[in-house]
Amino acid sequence: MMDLLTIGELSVRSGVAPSALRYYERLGLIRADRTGGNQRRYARAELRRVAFIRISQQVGVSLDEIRAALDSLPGSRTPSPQDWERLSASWRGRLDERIRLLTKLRDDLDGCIGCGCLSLQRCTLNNPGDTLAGEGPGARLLLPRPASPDGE
Amino acid sequence: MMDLLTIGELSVRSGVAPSALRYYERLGLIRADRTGGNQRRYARAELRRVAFIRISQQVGVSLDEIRAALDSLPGSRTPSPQDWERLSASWRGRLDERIRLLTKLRDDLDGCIGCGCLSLQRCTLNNPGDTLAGEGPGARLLLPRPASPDGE
DNA sequence: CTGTGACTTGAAGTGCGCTTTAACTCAAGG
DNA sequence: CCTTGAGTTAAAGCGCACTTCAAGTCACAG
Repeated sequence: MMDLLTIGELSVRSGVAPSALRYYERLGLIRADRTGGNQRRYARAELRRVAFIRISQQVGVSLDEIRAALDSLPGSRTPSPQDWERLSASWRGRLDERIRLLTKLRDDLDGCIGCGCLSLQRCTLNNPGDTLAGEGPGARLLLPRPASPDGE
Repeated sequence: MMDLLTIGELSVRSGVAPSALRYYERLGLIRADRTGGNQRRYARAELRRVAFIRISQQVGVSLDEIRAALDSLPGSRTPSPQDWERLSASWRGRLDERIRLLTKLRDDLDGCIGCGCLSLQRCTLNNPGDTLAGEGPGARLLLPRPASPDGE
């Protein structure tokens, strides 16, 4: 057991399927050296990148954004704990926001539905995050934005 | 303006695209009467169903589960505020759970990453929901279950 | 009666995050 | 040397939640 991992080993240690790891590599989220026989060999540091990816997904960040974040890591040296801390902190706001939204939704469910106003007319549920400010005629309400549905 | 809505009206009032409303109908989440010319006419009560659908999605419930929930509404009469309250309450646990998980993740990000242990080895992030109890070799960690990946 | 805009359908397309498949090569043990 | 399990690729497929398209119909104002 040396300090380069095969894809199977990385898969077991990270809990991520080999096919997903290859997929991440194609998207540029992780990288691997190759043996003479073209097999992937992962540095131990990749384990941390994979951990970061899965955690970020839980926060609700897309792989594309995760890639962008990972790209901001220093390419020259192995990222330090502070590097990781900085990246993780950058999700902190989103995490807070999601928690806030869900908590608000819970409170609204208690208050708003109980009162029978579940009509999304002027109910607070209508525009939960204050995120949307009049764009289009309909309320265009609720839900994490569907990634620019109409030409924006 | 009578008390039956066209699909365009329902769309504007609910903030949901007509195509999505037709899609919901195909899945059996909402229903519509038809005019002589085969156009949809929605009873006002459908507005409330659509509201419930969107709110449920925010809680993280799939359309299939939402359909199952809506199926439990009385078919004979227009659902009462109590009916809606009961349904909404049924999501309450999920909402709480999601909030709990995200809050835990936030705390872990503060504590765990700061300490540099972002390795998902024995970190608390490893198994956030206590949901998984040894199934397979890898950690099989994190993330909302991917809907039975292996034959279960 | 005619034009216009809203509506109808089924089928195909989209985006995300993967998984599966097929055909193949590599690595290591006996 | 041979077998076996782990690895390789490109391409296709999948599940979800819709959207878009094409071709046609309806409703209503003028």
